[in-house]
Amino acid sequence: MEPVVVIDFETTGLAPERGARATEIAAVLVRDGEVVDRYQSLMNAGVPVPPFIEALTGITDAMVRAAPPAARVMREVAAFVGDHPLVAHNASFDRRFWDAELAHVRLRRSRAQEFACTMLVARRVWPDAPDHKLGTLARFAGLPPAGRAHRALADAEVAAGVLARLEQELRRRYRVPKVTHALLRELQAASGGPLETIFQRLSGGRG
DNA sequence: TGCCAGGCCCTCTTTAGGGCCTT
Repeated sequence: MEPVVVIDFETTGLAPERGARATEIAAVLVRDGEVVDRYQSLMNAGVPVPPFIEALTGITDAMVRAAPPAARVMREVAAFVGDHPLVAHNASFDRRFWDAELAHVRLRRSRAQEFACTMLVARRVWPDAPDHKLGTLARFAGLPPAGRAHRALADAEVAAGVLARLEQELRRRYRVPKVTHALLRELQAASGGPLETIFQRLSGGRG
């Protein structure tokens, strides 16, 4: 696959539309299935961290208050990402926070690249996994234990590992010569049915 | 410990409802 960036947000809630803000972001650059560069930072958006979130993530209000301003962090991570295609686990969540936090920064440049979603692809490739939570998929794929779950860098690295396993599985099982970011997006957007059928419909010689 | 929203998926569906997944 071409180089892609896997990102993960920790936030104060689920919905930026209801005022939730990011507390931490990590981005890992993946090349040939390996993480070759990393960006990670807590970020201070000036909102309190709810107790439930402190318990879930271990990110405290004090940690966020001591963190760099969200605007600075978003500028830095946007520069790190550049024009690389983006990947996240349950990408609809991270995509909404990515766009919302960049809107707060008022960066002139709008997001040019699309997100691919490891959760949606995993549902197609591993329909029989116990569930499709990130941690479950990591164990299902035989990935080594990572750092603390629900911290941005650990989760981004795990998602990068799941992405690599998905790529291996697509190549092995369906003899896909080249798994691209665009192919992942086609897979996650294709209507249901067996993956073999989806490939036949998509391919015309690709697989 | 969980609610919020949104997108996807499945089914006892499509004139709908509910589960999953993210924090």
